[in-house]
Amino acid sequence: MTTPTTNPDDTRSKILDLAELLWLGRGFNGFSYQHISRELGIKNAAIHYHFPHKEDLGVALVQRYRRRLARYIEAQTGLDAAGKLERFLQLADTYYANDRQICPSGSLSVEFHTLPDALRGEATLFIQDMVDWAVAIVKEGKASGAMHFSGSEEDMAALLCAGLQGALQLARLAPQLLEQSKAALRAQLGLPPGGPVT
Amino acid sequence: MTTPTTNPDDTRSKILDLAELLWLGRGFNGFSYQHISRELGIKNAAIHYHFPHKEDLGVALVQRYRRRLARYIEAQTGLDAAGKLERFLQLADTYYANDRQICPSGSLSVEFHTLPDALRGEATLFIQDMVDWAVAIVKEGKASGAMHFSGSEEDMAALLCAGLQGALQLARLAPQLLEQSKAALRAQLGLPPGGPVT
DNA sequence: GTCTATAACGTGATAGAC
DNA sequence: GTCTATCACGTTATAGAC
Repeated sequence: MTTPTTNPDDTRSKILDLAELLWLGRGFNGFSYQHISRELGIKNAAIHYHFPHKEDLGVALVQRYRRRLARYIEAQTGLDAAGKLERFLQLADTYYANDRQICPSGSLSVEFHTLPDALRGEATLFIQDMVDWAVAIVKEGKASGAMHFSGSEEDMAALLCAGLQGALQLARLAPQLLEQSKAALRAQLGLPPGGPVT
Repeated sequence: MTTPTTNPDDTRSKILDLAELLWLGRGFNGFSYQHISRELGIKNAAIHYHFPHKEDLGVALVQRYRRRLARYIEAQTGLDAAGKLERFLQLADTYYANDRQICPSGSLSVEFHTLPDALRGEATLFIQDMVDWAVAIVKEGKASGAMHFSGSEEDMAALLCAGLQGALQLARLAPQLLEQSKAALRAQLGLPPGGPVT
Protein backbone atom coordinates (compact mmCIF):
# COMPACT_ATOMS: atom_id res chain seq x y z
CA MET A 1 0.00 0.00 0.00
CA THR A 2 2.88 2.31 0.69
CA THR A 3 4.70 1.95 -2.58
CA PRO A 4 3.17 3.04 -5.86
CA THR A 5 2.81 0.34 -8.39
CA THR A 6 3.34 1.07 -12.04
CA ASN A 7 6.63 1.21 -13.95
CA PRO A 8 8.67 3.89 -12.19
CA ASP A 9 10.65 4.59 -15.34
CA ASP A 10 7.98 6.05 -17.52
CA THR A 11 7.16 9.71 -17.07
CA ARG A 12 3.46 9.24 -16.52
CA SER A 13 4.12 7.09 -13.47
CA LYS A 14 6.76 9.47 -12.15
CA ILE A 15 4.26 12.29 -12.41
CA LEU A 16 1.61 10.30 -10.57
CA ASP A 17 4.03 9.24 -7.83
CA LEU A 18 5.23 12.76 -7.15
CA ALA A 19 1.75 14.25 -7.47
CA GLU A 20 0.48 11.80 -4.87
CA LEU A 21 3.21 12.87 -2.48
CA LEU A 22 2.33 16.52 -2.99
CA TRP A 23 -1.39 15.84 -2.79
CA LEU A 24 -1.25 14.09 0.56
CA GLY A 25 1.31 16.52 1.90
CA ARG A 26 -0.18 19.82 0.76
CA GLY A 27 -3.69 19.10 -0.47
CA PHE A 28 -4.95 19.04 -4.04
CA ASN A 29 -5.02 22.84 -4.25
CA GLY A 30 -1.63 23.03 -2.57
CA PHE A 31 0.49 21.89 -5.50
CA SER A 32 0.86 22.90 -9.14
CA TYR A 33 2.26 21.52 -12.36
CA GLN A 34 5.33 23.63 -11.66
CA HIS A 35 6.07 21.74 -8.46
CA ILE A 36 6.05 18.54 -10.47
CA SER A 37 7.90 19.71 -13.57
CA ARG A 38 10.64 21.38 -11.56
CA GLU A 39 11.26 18.30 -9.42
CA LEU A 40 11.17 15.87 -12.34
CA GLY A 41 13.31 18.07 -14.58
CA ILE A 42 10.68 18.24 -17.29
CA LYS A 43 8.54 21.03 -18.65
CA ASN A 44 5.07 22.06 -17.61
CA ALA A 45 3.79 21.16 -21.09
CA ALA A 46 5.00 17.57 -20.73
CA ILE A 47 2.64 17.08 -17.83
CA HIS A 48 -0.21 18.59 -19.79
CA TYR A 49 0.47 15.97 -22.47
CA HIS A 50 -0.25 13.18 -19.98
CA PHE A 51 -2.92 15.04 -18.02
CA PRO A 52 -4.44 17.86 -20.08
CA HIS A 53 -6.26 19.37 -17.10
CA LYS A 54 -5.39 19.19 -13.44
CA GLU A 55 -8.79 17.60 -12.96
CA ASP A 56 -7.58 14.67 -15.09
CA LEU A 57 -4.55 14.28 -12.85
CA GLY A 58 -6.75 14.32 -9.77
CA VAL A 59 -9.11 11.70 -11.16
CA ALA A 60 -6.17 9.50 -12.13
CA LEU A 61 -4.70 9.85 -8.63
CA VAL A 62 -7.91 8.78 -6.90
CA GLN A 63 -8.57 5.95 -9.34
CA ARG A 64 -5.06 4.60 -8.96
CA TYR A 65 -5.35 4.88 -5.20
CA ARG A 66 -8.66 3.03 -5.18
CA ARG A 67 -7.10 0.18 -7.12
CA ARG A 68 -4.21 0.01 -4.64
CA LEU A 69 -6.58 0.02 -1.71
CA ALA A 70 -8.60 -2.82 -3.21
CA ARG A 71 -5.44 -4.93 -3.50
CA TYR A 72 -4.40 -3.96 0.05
CA ILE A 73 -7.75 -5.14 1.37
CA GLU A 74 -7.70 -8.31 -0.69
CA ALA A 75 -4.27 -9.21 0.66
CA GLN A 76 -5.77 -9.46 4.14
CA THR A 77 -8.19 -12.27 3.36
CA GLY A 78 -6.39 -14.69 5.63
CA LEU A 79 -6.27 -12.45 8.71
CA ASP A 80 -8.73 -12.47 11.59
CA ALA A 81 -10.75 -9.37 12.42
CA ALA A 82 -8.23 -8.00 14.94
CA GLY A 83 -5.47 -8.41 12.37
CA LYS A 84 -7.52 -6.63 9.73
CA LEU A 85 -8.17 -3.78 12.13
CA GLU A 86 -4.46 -3.40 12.76
CA ARG A 87 -3.91 -3.12 9.02
CA PHE A 88 -6.51 -0.40 8.95
CA LEU A 89 -4.81 1.49 11.79
CA GLN A 90 -1.42 0.85 10.24
CA LEU A 91 -2.38 2.91 7.20
CA ALA A 92 -2.39 6.01 9.38
CA ASP A 93 1.07 5.26 10.75
CA THR A 94 2.40 4.85 7.24
CA TYR A 95 1.06 8.22 6.17
CA TYR A 96 2.38 9.93 9.27
CA ALA A 97 5.83 8.42 8.92
CA ASN A 98 5.87 9.64 5.33
CA ASP A 99 6.42 13.34 6.04
CA ARG A 100 3.22 13.60 8.06
CA GLN A 101 0.95 13.07 5.10
CA ILE A 102 -2.77 12.99 5.64
CA CYS A 103 -5.08 10.37 4.17
CA PRO A 104 -6.72 10.88 0.77
CA SER A 105 -10.20 11.02 2.24
CA GLY A 106 -9.09 13.90 4.48
CA SER A 107 -7.81 15.99 1.62
CA LEU A 108 -10.79 15.19 -0.59
CA SER A 109 -13.39 15.98 2.04
CA VAL A 110 -11.80 19.15 3.35
CA GLU A 111 -11.23 20.57 -0.13
CA PHE A 112 -14.47 19.14 -1.47
CA HIS A 113 -16.19 22.46 -2.14
CA THR A 114 -13.31 23.66 -4.29
CA LEU A 115 -12.75 20.48 -6.32
CA PRO A 116 -13.70 20.05 -9.98
CA ASP A 117 -16.83 18.00 -10.61
CA ALA A 118 -15.26 14.78 -11.85
CA LEU A 119 -12.91 14.68 -8.88
CA ARG A 120 -15.80 15.08 -6.47
CA GLY A 121 -17.43 12.06 -8.02
CA GLU A 122 -14.29 9.96 -7.60
CA ALA A 123 -13.94 11.19 -4.04
CA THR A 124 -17.41 9.99 -3.16
CA LEU A 125 -16.68 6.54 -4.57
CA PHE A 126 -13.45 6.34 -2.60
CA ILE A 127 -15.05 7.31 0.70
CA GLN A 128 -17.63 4.61 0.12
CA ASP A 129 -14.80 2.09 -0.33
CA MET A 130 -13.26 3.10 2.97
CA VAL A 131 -16.51 2.97 4.91
CA ASP A 132 -17.44 -0.42 3.42
CA TRP A 133 -14.08 -1.77 4.48
CA ALA A 134 -14.48 -0.49 8.03
CA VAL A 135 -17.98 -1.91 8.31
CA ALA A 136 -16.78 -5.30 7.11
CA ILE A 137 -13.97 -5.41 9.67
CA VAL A 138 -16.18 -4.36 12.56
CA LYS A 139 -18.97 -6.77 11.62
CA GLU A 140 -16.57 -9.67 11.35
CA GLY A 141 -15.01 -8.73 14.66
CA LYS A 142 -18.31 -8.65 16.46
CA ALA A 143 -19.60 -11.82 14.82
CA SER A 144 -16.45 -13.75 15.70
CA GLY A 145 -16.47 -12.51 19.29
CA ALA A 146 -13.09 -10.84 18.90
CA MET A 147 -14.61 -7.39 19.29
CA HIS A 148 -17.34 -6.24 21.63
CA PHE A 149 -18.80 -2.78 21.91
CA SER A 150 -22.08 -1.01 22.46
CA GLY A 151 -23.98 0.52 19.58
CA SER A 152 -24.34 -0.64 15.99
CA GLU A 153 -21.56 -1.88 13.76
CA GLU A 154 -22.27 0.90 11.28
CA ASP A 155 -21.87 3.59 13.93
CA MET A 156 -18.64 2.06 15.16
CA ALA A 157 -17.29 1.82 11.63
CA ALA A 158 -18.13 5.48 11.04
CA LEU A 159 -16.21 6.44 14.16
CA LEU A 160 -13.31 4.26 13.04
CA CYS A 161 -13.02 6.11 9.72
CA ALA A 162 -13.69 9.56 11.12
CA GLY A 163 -11.46 9.11 14.15
CA LEU A 164 -8.48 7.88 12.21
CA GLN A 165 -8.83 10.60 9.59
CA GLY A 166 -9.07 13.32 12.20
CA ALA A 167 -6.27 11.91 14.31
CA LEU A 168 -3.89 11.80 11.37
CA GLN A 169 -4.59 15.46 10.64
CA LEU A 170 -4.32 16.62 14.24
CA ALA A 171 -1.07 14.72 14.66
CA ARG A 172 0.59 17.42 12.56
CA LEU A 173 0.02 19.89 15.39
CA ALA A 174 -0.07 17.53 18.37
CA PRO A 175 1.74 14.28 17.49
CA GLN A 176 0.55 12.32 20.52
CA LEU A 177 -3.07 12.47 19.33
CA LEU A 178 -2.55 9.79 16.71
CA GLU A 179 -1.40 7.10 19.14
CA GLN A 180 -3.98 8.20 21.70
CA SER A 181 -6.84 7.99 19.23
CA LYS A 182 -5.71 4.59 18.01
CA ALA A 183 -5.50 3.37 21.61
CA ALA A 184 -9.01 4.66 22.29
CA LEU A 185 -10.36 2.93 19.18
CA ARG A 186 -8.82 -0.38 20.21
CA ALA A 187 -10.18 0.03 23.72
CA GLN A 188 -13.68 0.85 22.52
CA LEU A 189 -13.63 -2.20 20.27
CA GLY A 190 -12.76 -4.35 23.26
CA LEU A 191 -9.29 -5.20 21.99
CA PRO A 192 -6.04 -5.36 23.97
CA PRO A 193 -4.02 -2.10 24.12
CA GLY A 194 -1.15 -2.79 21.77
CA GLY A 195 -2.95 -4.69 19.07
CA PRO A 196 -3.04 -8.46 18.63
CA VAL A 197 0.71 -9.00 18.83
CA THR A 198 1.41 -7.18 22.10
CA MET B 1 -20.76 30.35 19.24
CA THR B 2 -22.52 30.47 15.91
CA THR B 3 -22.79 34.20 15.49
CA PRO B 4 -19.75 36.41 15.21
CA THR B 5 -19.44 39.01 17.88
CA THR B 6 -18.07 42.42 17.06
CA ASN B 7 -19.95 45.38 15.62
CA PRO B 8 -21.35 44.16 12.30
CA ASP B 9 -21.38 47.68 10.87
CA ASP B 10 -17.72 48.38 10.65
CA THR B 11 -15.84 47.07 7.67
CA ARG B 12 -13.21 45.23 9.60
CA SER B 13 -15.83 43.05 11.26
CA LYS B 14 -17.65 42.48 8.00
CA ILE B 15 -14.41 41.30 6.47
CA LEU B 16 -13.75 38.93 9.34
CA ASP B 17 -17.28 37.54 9.27
CA LEU B 18 -17.21 36.81 5.57
CA ALA B 19 -13.65 35.53 5.66
CA GLU B 20 -14.61 33.07 8.38
CA LEU B 21 -17.45 31.77 6.23
CA LEU B 22 -15.11 31.31 3.29
CA TRP B 23 -12.39 29.83 5.45
CA LEU B 24 -14.57 27.10 6.93
CA GLY B 25 -16.31 26.48 3.64
CA ARG B 26 -13.34 26.38 1.26
CA GLY B 27 -10.22 26.29 3.41
CA PHE B 28 -7.69 29.06 4.03
CA ASN B 29 -6.12 28.61 0.61
CA GLY B 30 -9.53 28.35 -1.01
CA PHE B 31 -10.49 32.01 -0.83
CA SER B 32 -8.90 35.30 -1.85
CA TYR B 33 -9.24 38.99 -1.13
CA GLN B 34 -11.26 39.20 -4.33
CA HIS B 35 -13.93 36.87 -2.94
CA ILE B 36 -14.31 39.20 0.00
CA SER B 37 -14.11 42.54 -1.80
CA ARG B 38 -16.59 41.49 -4.47
CA GLU B 39 -19.15 40.29 -1.94
CA LEU B 40 -18.78 43.31 0.33
CA GLY B 41 -18.77 45.80 -2.52
CA ILE B 42 -15.41 47.23 -1.56
CA LYS B 43 -12.02 47.18 -3.20
CA ASN B 44 -9.19 44.73 -2.74
CA ALA B 45 -7.03 47.58 -1.36
CA ALA B 46 -9.53 48.29 1.43
CA ILE B 47 -8.98 44.81 2.80
CA HIS B 48 -5.23 45.25 2.61
CA TYR B 49 -5.66 48.36 4.74
CA HIS B 50 -7.18 46.31 7.56
CA PHE B 51 -5.08 43.19 6.97
CA PRO B 52 -1.90 44.03 5.06
CA HIS B 53 -1.07 40.39 4.43
CA LYS B 54 -3.37 37.40 4.18
CA GLU B 55 -1.38 35.94 7.05
CA ASP B 56 -2.62 38.83 9.23
CA LEU B 57 -6.20 38.02 8.31
CA GLY B 58 -5.65 34.37 9.14
CA VAL B 59 -4.14 35.14 12.52
CA ALA B 60 -7.01 37.52 13.32
CA LEU B 61 -9.52 34.84 12.35
CA VAL B 62 -8.01 32.21 14.62
CA GLN B 63 -7.53 34.63 17.51
CA ARG B 64 -11.12 35.83 17.29
CA TYR B 65 -12.31 32.26 17.08
CA ARG B 66 -10.32 31.27 20.16
CA ARG B 67 -11.88 34.10 22.13
CA ARG B 68 -15.36 32.99 21.05
CA LEU B 69 -14.61 29.40 21.97
CA ALA B 70 -13.41 30.46 25.43
CA ARG B 71 -16.70 32.27 26.03
CA TYR B 72 -18.66 29.29 24.68
CA ILE B 73 -16.90 26.99 27.12
CA GLU B 74 -17.28 29.39 30.01
CA ALA B 75 -21.03 29.63 29.40
CA GLN B 76 -21.31 25.90 30.21
CA THR B 77 -20.06 26.16 33.76
CA GLY B 78 -23.44 25.17 35.19
CA LEU B 79 -23.95 22.06 33.06
CA ASP B 80 -23.14 18.51 34.07
CA ALA B 81 -20.63 16.48 32.08
CA ALA B 82 -23.23 14.95 29.76
CA GLY B 83 -24.59 18.40 29.02
CA LYS B 84 -21.13 19.72 28.26
CA LEU B 85 -20.49 16.81 25.92
CA GLU B 86 -23.68 17.60 24.03
CA ARG B 87 -22.46 21.16 23.60
CA PHE B 88 -19.25 19.79 22.20
CA LEU B 89 -21.11 17.56 19.76
CA GLN B 90 -23.51 20.38 18.92
CA LEU B 91 -20.66 22.43 17.50
CA ALA B 92 -20.38 19.95 14.66
CA ASP B 93 -24.09 20.15 13.89
CA THR B 94 -23.89 23.92 13.75
CA TYR B 95 -21.04 23.82 11.26
CA TYR B 96 -22.76 21.23 9.11
CA ALA B 97 -26.05 23.12 9.07
CA ASN B 98 -24.11 26.20 7.98
CA ASP B 99 -23.45 25.16 4.36
CA ARG B 100 -21.56 22.04 5.43
CA GLN B 101 -18.66 23.97 6.89
CA ILE B 102 -15.84 22.08 8.51
CA CYS B 103 -14.33 22.95 11.86
CA PRO B 104 -11.36 25.33 12.13
CA SER B 105 -9.05 22.63 13.41
CA GLY B 106 -9.79 20.57 10.31
CA SER B 107 -8.86 23.33 7.93
CA LEU B 108 -5.79 24.32 9.91
CA SER B 109 -4.43 20.81 10.24
CA VAL B 110 -5.07 19.71 6.67
CA GLU B 111 -3.54 22.86 5.19
CA PHE B 112 -0.87 23.07 7.87
CA HIS B 113 2.11 22.48 5.58
CA THR B 114 1.09 25.36 3.31
CA LEU B 115 0.23 27.93 6.00
CA PRO B 116 2.39 30.98 6.84
CA ASP B 117 4.43 30.67 10.02
CA ALA B 118 2.41 32.93 12.30
CA LEU B 119 -0.79 31.13 11.37
CA ARG B 120 0.75 27.77 12.18
CA GLY B 121 1.57 29.04 15.63
CA GLU B 122 -2.00 30.21 16.23
CA ALA B 123 -3.29 26.91 14.91
CA THR B 124 -1.25 24.97 17.43
CA LEU B 125 -2.60 27.08 20.28
CA PHE B 126 -6.15 26.57 19.10
CA ILE B 127 -5.84 22.80 18.83
CA GLN B 128 -4.51 22.76 22.37
CA ASP B 129 -7.60 24.66 23.51
CA MET B 130 -9.85 22.09 21.90
CA VAL B 131 -8.04 19.11 23.34
CA ASP B 132 -7.93 20.65 26.82
CA TRP B 133 -11.66 21.21 26.65
CA ALA B 134 -12.33 17.61 25.60
CA VAL B 135 -10.08 16.24 28.35
CA ALA B 136 -11.89 18.35 30.96
CA ILE B 137 -15.32 17.09 29.85
CA VAL B 138 -14.29 13.45 29.78
CA LYS B 139 -12.52 13.64 33.13
CA GLU B 140 -15.48 15.28 34.79
CA GLY B 141 -17.81 12.71 33.24
CA LYS B 142 -15.79 9.80 34.50
CA ALA B 143 -15.27 11.29 37.96
CA SER B 144 -18.97 12.01 38.40
CA GLY B 145 -19.95 8.55 37.24
CA ALA B 146 -21.95 9.93 34.30
CA MET B 147 -19.53 8.41 31.79
CA HIS B 148 -17.81 5.06 31.87
CA PHE B 149 -15.41 3.68 29.31
CA SER B 150 -12.25 1.64 29.07
CA GLY B 151 -8.90 3.28 28.50
CA SER B 152 -7.55 6.60 29.72
CA GLU B 153 -9.40 9.91 29.74
CA GLU B 154 -6.72 11.44 27.53
CA ASP B 155 -7.11 8.74 24.89
CA MET B 156 -10.88 9.09 24.92
CA ALA B 157 -10.62 12.87 24.62
CA ALA B 158 -8.29 12.50 21.65
CA LEU B 159 -10.79 10.23 19.94
CA LEU B 160 -13.54 12.71 20.72
CA CYS B 161 -11.71 15.54 18.97
CA ALA B 162 -10.43 13.46 16.09
CA GLY B 163 -13.70 11.63 15.54
CA LEU B 164 -15.82 14.74 15.43
CA GLN B 165 -13.38 16.54 13.16
CA GLY B 166 -13.24 13.64 10.73
CA ALA B 167 -16.97 13.02 10.83
CA LEU B 168 -17.74 16.62 9.98
CA GLN B 169 -15.47 16.42 6.96
CA LEU B 170 -16.73 13.06 5.74
CA ALA B 171 -20.33 14.23 6.11
CA ARG B 172 -19.79 16.33 2.99
CA LEU B 173 -19.54 13.16 0.96
CA ALA B 174 -21.61 10.78 3.10
CA PRO B 175 -23.98 12.79 5.32
CA GLN B 176 -25.02 9.90 7.57
CA LEU B 177 -21.48 9.57 8.93
CA LEU B 178 -21.85 12.59 11.19
CA GLU B 179 -24.83 11.26 13.14
CA GLN B 180 -23.33 7.78 13.16
CA SER B 181 -20.04 8.97 14.58
CA LYS B 182 -21.76 11.05 17.23
CA ALA B 183 -23.89 8.06 18.19
CA ALA B 184 -20.80 5.89 18.46
CA LEU B 185 -19.05 8.48 20.64
CA ARG B 186 -22.01 8.65 23.01
CA ALA B 187 -22.19 4.88 23.14
CA GLN B 188 -18.49 4.51 23.87
CA LEU B 189 -18.77 7.07 26.65
CA GLY B 190 -21.55 5.03 28.22
CA LEU B 191 -24.21 7.64 27.56
CA PRO B 192 -27.79 7.11 26.32
CA PRO B 193 -28.24 7.21 22.50
CA GLY B 194 -29.94 10.56 21.98
CA GLY B 195 -28.03 12.63 24.49
CA PRO B 196 -29.21 13.55 27.98
CA VAL B 197 -32.59 14.94 26.92
CA THR B 198 -33.83 11.96 24.92
C1' DG C 1 6.69 12.35 -25.99
C1' DT C 2 8.90 16.47 -24.98
C1' DC C 3 10.09 20.94 -26.09
C1' DT C 4 9.65 26.51 -26.68
C1' DA C 5 6.77 30.12 -26.44
C1' DT C 6 3.01 32.38 -25.02
C1' DA C 7 -1.65 33.41 -23.69
C1' DA C 8 -5.20 34.57 -20.21
C1' DC C 9 -6.17 34.92 -15.73
C1' DG C 10 -6.16 35.16 -10.60
C1' DT C 11 -3.57 36.39 -6.66
C1' DG C 12 -1.12 38.94 -3.09
C1' DA C 13 0.55 43.24 -2.64
C1' DT C 14 1.84 48.50 -2.90
C1' DA C 15 1.89 53.65 -4.12
C1' DG C 16 -0.40 57.59 -3.89
C1' DA C 17 -4.77 60.49 -4.56
C1' DC C 18 -8.97 61.72 -2.16
C1' DG D 1 -10.64 54.54 5.52
C1' DT D 2 -11.39 53.81 0.87
C1' DC D 3 -10.28 54.57 -3.70
C1' DT D 4 -7.69 54.03 -8.62
C1' DA D 5 -4.08 52.17 -10.76
C1' DT D 6 -0.66 49.11 -11.20
C1' DC D 7 2.81 45.47 -10.30
C1' DA D 8 5.16 40.99 -10.14
C1' DC D 9 4.18 36.52 -9.94
C1' DG D 10 2.23 31.89 -10.20
C1' DT D 11 -1.14 29.09 -12.35
C1' DT D 12 -3.68 26.56 -15.82
C1' DA D 13 -3.64 25.85 -20.39
C1' DT D 14 -2.70 25.79 -25.63
C1' DA D 15 -0.26 26.01 -30.32
C1' DG D 16 3.07 24.32 -32.91
C1' DA D 17 8.11 22.87 -33.75
C1' DC D 18 11.17 18.94 -33.12
